[in-house]
Amino acid sequence: MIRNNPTTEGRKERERAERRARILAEARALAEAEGWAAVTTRKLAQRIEYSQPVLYSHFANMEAIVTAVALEGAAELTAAMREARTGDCGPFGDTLAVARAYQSFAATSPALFEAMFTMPTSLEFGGPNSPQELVDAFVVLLETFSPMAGDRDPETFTEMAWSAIHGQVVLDLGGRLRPQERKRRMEMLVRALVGE
Amino acid sequence: MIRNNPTTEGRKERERAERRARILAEARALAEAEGWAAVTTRKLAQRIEYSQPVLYSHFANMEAIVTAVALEGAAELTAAMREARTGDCGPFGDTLAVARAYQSFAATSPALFEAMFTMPTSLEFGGPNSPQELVDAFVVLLETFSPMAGDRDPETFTEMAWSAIHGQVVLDLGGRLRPQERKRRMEMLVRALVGE
DNA sequence: TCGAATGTCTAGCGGTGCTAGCAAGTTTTT
DNA sequence: AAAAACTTGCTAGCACCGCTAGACATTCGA
Repeated sequence: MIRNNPTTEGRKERERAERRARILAEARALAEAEGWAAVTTRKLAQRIEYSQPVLYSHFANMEAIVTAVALEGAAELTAAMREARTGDCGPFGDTLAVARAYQSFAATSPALFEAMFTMPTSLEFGGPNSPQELVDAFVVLLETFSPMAGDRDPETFTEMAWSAIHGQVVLDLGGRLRPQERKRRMEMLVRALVGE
Repeated sequence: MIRNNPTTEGRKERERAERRARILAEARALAEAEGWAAVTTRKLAQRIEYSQPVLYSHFANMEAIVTAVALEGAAELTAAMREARTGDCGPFGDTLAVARAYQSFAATSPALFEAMFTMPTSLEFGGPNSPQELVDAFVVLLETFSPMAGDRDPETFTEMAWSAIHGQVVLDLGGRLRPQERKRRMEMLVRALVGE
């Protein structure tokens, strides 16, 4: 028989899910505290109080763990942007608010941001089997930026605006831009995007 | 005595410099062919036909090798942008030309681009002991973008424009943007930067 | 000619991601 | 209730990584 005991089945499944979540939580905490290079299978196993091979019963490999963390990050970024875009600040105000939310997300959770955009992952963007978290994130961007597109194609405009904001956040986070100009620089960008 | 034989000294020094250059060339070729993860000290040693410890007589560690390759990349990117900006296309034409040069540099030498912007290196941007290659690169950007700044601060505008272009190139390279819109998207950005 | 300095190599340390194979526990079948 | 089958987690170990100590040969200066 393939079927397990139905009374204990639910608990087992739940415990497995909890353990999976703990793996991700520890990976994320460790990455945020000491950088992704410090996130090793041995340390992770020690933190969840299981042996190394247990990790591989939840994830195919280390990259899959980073990918899962990145998806959590995408969901949180989406939520942060949704909250920032109140809707009653006008298109310009909304755009700036979302840009700032993006900026402060990267500043508060750099490891999460890194997992999403610079670590090697198996994330598929834009394709038909793109995960829901990524689709949702782009939808928020699309809803926010489209009103500013004017006669430009909304989707292309959104990609353009998003990547411009992203570039500024990324270079700033990497110490490539003057930190003291951070605020003015982002305002200047948003102004340019909406056409004065 | 500290001084070596002056007749052989020149040759030795030259041979050392050549070997150093070979290390960088092989690192770069390997990274471009199989990605930076495939660039290991063992493979590198094998390629230059010396043992591993020889690498450490030229570079403090692996990161220093990546850093050196990144500096080569910066010099080449600077040259490419200089060549693109002919100067007789007007400010808008120059800006677009430089943006396209940046774009095609990343597309043709992704590993070089990665070394410069996403690999962990000991590069110092903007500081007083920032290497000449990086200063030169920013100078070209400054010269190109300043004419479009109008009444905006030239330096802040340059950082803003550069990072916007950079962001688009980075997300495109990572498969986060629709490839078929690449050209239109970059034109749309440059138009927005110069204000219509 | 002989000691010193230099250059290079072999071997190895402690770490990495990942997996084979075993042992214990649990569930299903007889 | 006993046996068989399956599940679960562990120990141990593989091949690789960056990096270095110490031995060896060669070259150099006196």
